[in-house]
Amino acid sequence: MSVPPLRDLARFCTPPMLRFAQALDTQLRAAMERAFPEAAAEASAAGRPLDPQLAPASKPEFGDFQANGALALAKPLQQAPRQIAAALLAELEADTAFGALCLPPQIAGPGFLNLTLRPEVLAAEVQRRLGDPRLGVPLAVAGGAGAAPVIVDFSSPNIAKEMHVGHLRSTIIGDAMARVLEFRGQPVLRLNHVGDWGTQFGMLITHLKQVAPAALDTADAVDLGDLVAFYRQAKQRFDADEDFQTTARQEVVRLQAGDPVSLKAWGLLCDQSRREFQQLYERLDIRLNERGESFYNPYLEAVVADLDAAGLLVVDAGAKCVFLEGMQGKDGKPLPLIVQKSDGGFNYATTDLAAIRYRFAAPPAGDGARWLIYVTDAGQANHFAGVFQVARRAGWIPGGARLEHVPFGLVQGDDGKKLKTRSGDTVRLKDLLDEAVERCEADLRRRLAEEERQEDEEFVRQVATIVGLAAVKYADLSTNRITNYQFSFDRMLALQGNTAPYLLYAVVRIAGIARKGGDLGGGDLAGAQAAVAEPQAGSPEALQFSEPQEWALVRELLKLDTVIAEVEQELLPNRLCSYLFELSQVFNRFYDQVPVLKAEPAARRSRLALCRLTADTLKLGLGLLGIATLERM
RNA sequence: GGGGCUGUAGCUCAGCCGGAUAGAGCGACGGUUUCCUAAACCGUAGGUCGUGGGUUCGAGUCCCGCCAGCCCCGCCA
Repeated sequence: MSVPPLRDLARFCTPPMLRFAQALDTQLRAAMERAFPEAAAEASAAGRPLDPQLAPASKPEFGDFQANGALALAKPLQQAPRQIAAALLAELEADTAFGALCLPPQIAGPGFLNLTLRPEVLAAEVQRRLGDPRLGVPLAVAGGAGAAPVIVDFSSPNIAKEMHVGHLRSTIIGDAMARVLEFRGQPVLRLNHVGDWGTQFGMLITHLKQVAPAALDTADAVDLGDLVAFYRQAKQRFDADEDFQTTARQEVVRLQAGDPVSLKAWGLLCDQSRREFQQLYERLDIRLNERGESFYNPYLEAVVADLDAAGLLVVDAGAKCVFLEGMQGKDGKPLPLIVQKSDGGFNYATTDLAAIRYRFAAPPAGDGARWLIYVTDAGQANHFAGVFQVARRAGWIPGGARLEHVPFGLVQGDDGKKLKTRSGDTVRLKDLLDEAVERCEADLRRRLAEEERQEDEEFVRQVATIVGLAAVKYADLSTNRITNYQFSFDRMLALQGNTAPYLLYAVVRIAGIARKGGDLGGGDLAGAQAAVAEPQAGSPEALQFSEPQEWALVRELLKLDTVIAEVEQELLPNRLCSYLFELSQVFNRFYDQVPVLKAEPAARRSRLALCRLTADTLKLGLGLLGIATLERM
């Protein structure tokens, strides 16, 4: 039961498990004030009220929560920590509300106060969640229709290039974050900031004019593969040939100025790429609004003018720049952020600034966002730090708004270097997904043969597709995004360990119980809504648990709300993955050691309820990661 | 030269306002199947948390120095 910092409690709208934490925190604070009135008054006067330091228990045997506050009080109070804990305990035992929530606390170790929620409280909470399609996860306070949107800027491939593994991380992480925010009821604007406007177009158009002019005024004259080849050639010429460089730069300026011939060529190139990207997004089940760099073209001049008006603009070596505070480049000189090149062209810094300005600006001249999330690789950290600083100094970030870069590490191969194909090329995303699905299919066919199972082709194809894509997504999401991540088909497709197949198998096992006659009471989120009124604790209809594996599963299930709150707060999808993995492990232990279908009626009903809540929780959690589940595999 | 990120078991990784004996998975070794899919479960071995200081009742976690790896640093994005 992860408890976020207490100062953040309010923003979570007191979800069930956090509701317990908040109640306990209040009760503990009151107990501290009663036990040590002088110290409490003193601390309050100093602006630092006594803190019981309520935290999730570090181990199951310590209960559900622990209060560490007694240790910190030892010095100021000149008392032994255990003695302080005992005084607190005496006050808590006099509190009937506390007694209704918790069993008698234990003093342990140097002075920890261990708190265990009453079994009937936990069982009642399970019952409530069975009747709640949101499984106890509340809607955000600040969300709802009409609220200022959260913008998640992710994926962002470049036109005339193919999507590769680098885009995979941004796409998958961004989508997962957007799904979590949406589930919390936040209005989310998913923006695909495609690279459709830079120097690359100058290069490409200039090159195509010379070698394949048809591509510039006829739709589908070349396919994306050709385009990629042309792009590569153009890049080579750009790097090697100064004349070409100059012509290309002039071409960019023409395009950005709205020259019709350049614009038409540009439009054709974009359409070509767009269709290709869309296929991948559909395959990955990702919804995205394209709003490329070109969208901000009309605002670029205003950005520069605004910066000038704010007194931030400096012309240096012909380029218009803003010098960054607290950052220096080589030779110890101040580091400039160039917003207009000496040839008059704008660059990505200008576009990014225009985007920030537009996204925070009030509608209809902007998005009126209150929170901007950029999901890009960690290599751009400096760039965003600079751009954010300039946006702040220009006054474009409203008070209370959040603006953050959500960086992620490189995708590496087995050698620890940036992932490449054997021939040294960048790995195309399409090929990578194909291989994952193919490997899954081969694996499944081998298994079917071994077990002498008969399944039709449709089944094999569907399972391989879902498991393969799930494995790729899950592998990416399950490591802390900031670290580089080592891509390995063998590891991500492994059937055991922290992998998608392991989690999917847990769902399949529960579906198996349902097939073999277990009435899960609807078994899905929609069915949960039809659940009957909550029975009173102690009544014959109430859920009853006796086995340790049942209680372990109950406690794990009830963590969902705090985990989601944490993922939203920290923007770390891997926390959700860890949780779902642990839940699967706890469930598998339960499944292994506790009979469900063969249990006595009362126990059977309670265990089936746990199975249903487990399946619903796994499906919900995996759904937030963009991963579909199966009934059989 | 400046900045950023990373360094935890043989390998891949977790580690949530600083809290009790540092956790998983893989791999290794050993065990479990009249029973809901054994794609599972149980057990054993394996760590001076890069390193040296500091703060603290308490440091993998916070601060400073150092070492190693990766990334970024004026007209590419």
